[in-house]
Amino acid sequence: MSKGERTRQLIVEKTAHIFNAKGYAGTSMNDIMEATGLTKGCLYGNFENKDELALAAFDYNFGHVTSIIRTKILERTSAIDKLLVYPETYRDFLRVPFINGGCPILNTSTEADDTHPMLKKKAIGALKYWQTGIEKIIARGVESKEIKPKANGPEFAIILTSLIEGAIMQAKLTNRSTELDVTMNFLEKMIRDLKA
Amino acid sequence: MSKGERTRQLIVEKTAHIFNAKGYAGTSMNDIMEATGLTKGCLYGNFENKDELALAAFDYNFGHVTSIIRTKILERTSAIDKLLVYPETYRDFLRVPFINGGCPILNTSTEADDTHPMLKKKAIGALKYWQTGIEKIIARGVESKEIKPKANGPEFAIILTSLIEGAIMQAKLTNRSTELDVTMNFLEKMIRDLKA
DNA sequence: ATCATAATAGACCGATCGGTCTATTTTATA
DNA sequence: TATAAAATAGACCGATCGGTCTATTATGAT
Repeated sequence: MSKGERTRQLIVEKTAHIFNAKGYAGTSMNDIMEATGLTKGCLYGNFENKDELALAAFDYNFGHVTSIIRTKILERTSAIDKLLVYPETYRDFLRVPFINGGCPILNTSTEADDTHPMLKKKAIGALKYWQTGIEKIIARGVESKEIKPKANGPEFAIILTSLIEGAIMQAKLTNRSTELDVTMNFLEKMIRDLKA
Repeated sequence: MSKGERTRQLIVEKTAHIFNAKGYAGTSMNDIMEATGLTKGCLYGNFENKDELALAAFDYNFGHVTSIIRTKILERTSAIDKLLVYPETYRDFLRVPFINGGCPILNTSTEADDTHPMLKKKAIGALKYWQTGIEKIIARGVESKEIKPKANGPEFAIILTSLIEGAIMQAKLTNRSTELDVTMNFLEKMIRDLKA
């Protein structure tokens, strides 16, 4: 990895959480200079503009969450156990904030509605990627007859993500984990009900 | 109502949807001047600063949603019918966007996390007000033996709001109503299952 | 009709924004 | 070690931001 590539990665690593917490408009190039310890000239030597950096930051943030979840899922064999990774992980969202500032999809979706079409596209893609993964787990569970055949994967994925995103929003707003606890308990029961 | 009060109200009415759609930071005093057709001097003659106007706009937006929902709820007698107002109303969120720009609680919660404590407080209060209303309907339904006694009002309120907020987020992001349809169908079944 | 209130038009303020540019120095690699 | 690549420091740009101020005009209520 060349020096340039390394610096580029360092910039993304050190600023991704700022974009996630303060939003695209709320994060200034000054913030980025402070966080990285680099000068403006250097930043613009590695990224064309703030947009390009924001997009890279989103990829980094989403990739971070994804890799954590995927690792846990790969450790498990049964489909239902795999699905249970979600309530188990997000239950501790506030206590162990593995992503500073909340879910990048949620944060991006509200800000980038009209203002930032490229970021919005990224968020749409991330949501679809997430749901497709859940659908695949369910489909394989149905195949192996672990999950009841009438289970509707796409619908289940939508409800699961609705519950998680809604609960995160509430928990971050009220600054307590009650909402996550209640919602994740409910989601856990839903997942166990998928059993054939 | 004095002239000053009228103007103040006009300003709020004409700018509330802008704050909801573009956010607090994203809405400039210039936007407000354009939307109201008033000059800067006049705006600052009626509001101390942008903060005060943003808070008034939030109250207006939340009051708007609340009054629509409340009217529908008051038309119904049974507790379950009252609860069904929510899935029925939010199912059409995109098609008949009764609030431009999405749910004010959702929008405010993600932006005002650290940046704007007063707005955050407003959003917390609004969420609590919403959930308390749901709890009351359920409590009365249990009293009248329409709803099964083991129903947990506070938990149900949290799950209902999670589903709605999560679905709104997705629908606004993907710009289609599939997610709202699926989630509201699910919520409707949940509500009907409350029946004693 | 009078008089206080409200609104106008716009110059002006300091601060910050994203972004550019240059001349100089450091550093990595071949 | 030589050379190309990378980073520095900071002046500078135009634009926009929220907000102030003043002198003037319009308009409301009594």
